[in-house]
Amino acid sequence: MSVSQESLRAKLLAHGIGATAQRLEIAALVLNEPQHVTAEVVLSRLGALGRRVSKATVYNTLNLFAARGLLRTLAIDPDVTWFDSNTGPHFHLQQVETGVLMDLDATAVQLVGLPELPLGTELAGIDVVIRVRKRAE
Amino acid sequence: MSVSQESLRAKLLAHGIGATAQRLEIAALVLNEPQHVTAEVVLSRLGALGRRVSKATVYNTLNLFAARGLLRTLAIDPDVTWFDSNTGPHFHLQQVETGVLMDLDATAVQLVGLPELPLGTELAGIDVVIRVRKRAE
DNA sequence: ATATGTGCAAATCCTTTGCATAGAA
DNA sequence: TTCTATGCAAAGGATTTGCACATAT
Repeated sequence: MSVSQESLRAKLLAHGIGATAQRLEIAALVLNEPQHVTAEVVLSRLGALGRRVSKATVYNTLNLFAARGLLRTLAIDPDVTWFDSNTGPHFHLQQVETGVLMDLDATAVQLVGLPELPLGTELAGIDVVIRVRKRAE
Repeated sequence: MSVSQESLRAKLLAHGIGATAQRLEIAALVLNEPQHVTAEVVLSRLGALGRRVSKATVYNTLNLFAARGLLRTLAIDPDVTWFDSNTGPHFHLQQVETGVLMDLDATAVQLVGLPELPLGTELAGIDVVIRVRKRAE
């Protein structure tokens, strides 16, 4: 078993997630570097590697990772849920034609002039999406 | 025919939209004041008023209004498309427990430090969602 | 007339679920 | 064993589509 697989197993356990073969496969694909994936993408990458994991398990696993803080879900696209393995503070830039997402460092972009939050509420998060399109010539 | 219905008809025509009875009904519900609605909400309000408009027509109409700039679609909720009749520059605050949206004046909130856009692209829009939750005591 | 819009039901697409089997502790 | 996870197929829910009928110009 590779070192990276050992550390992934440790990471899952640290988040209260039992390390099964399928979860380690998915973790290896997704958690090793910051990226944006959909369930469909994970499924097809697994397939390309010859790993057979069911669609249900892919969804279960991604949702579990998200619930335990290993992934963030992004409601950016009306038809598909994006999972973001960069869990630090950052915003997104999206190419509207392709849907492709890029990260924007949250330390570079700042929001100024936020209003007071409604009474009895606290900040749960801030999502910023800059949408760009191919320039019309 | 009421004055407001006349001005709605003019507004539709000005956006290249033929003014049918159903479209005027929906326009009256949605365009007269800034608000956030889903297709389901529009459908049930029409029903409450005794106006029978099919689900397909509600979707067609809301999408048409959005395509012609009378509404903005919001990809904020993974399961449902919100239509926003405030088409001016503004951001949103969402109560995570209920999904309820509030407007934030974009002149009050400012984004500072936007990066350069990728070459050959132009800004299509900026979406900001401040998510708040009930404060844990 | 001729083009456009509407309504219904069926089709789609993403995601979740029920349940029997397989695997882990 | 005993609990938990997986896989399959079916179910679910929001949205779109095909097509016949109605409406508008």
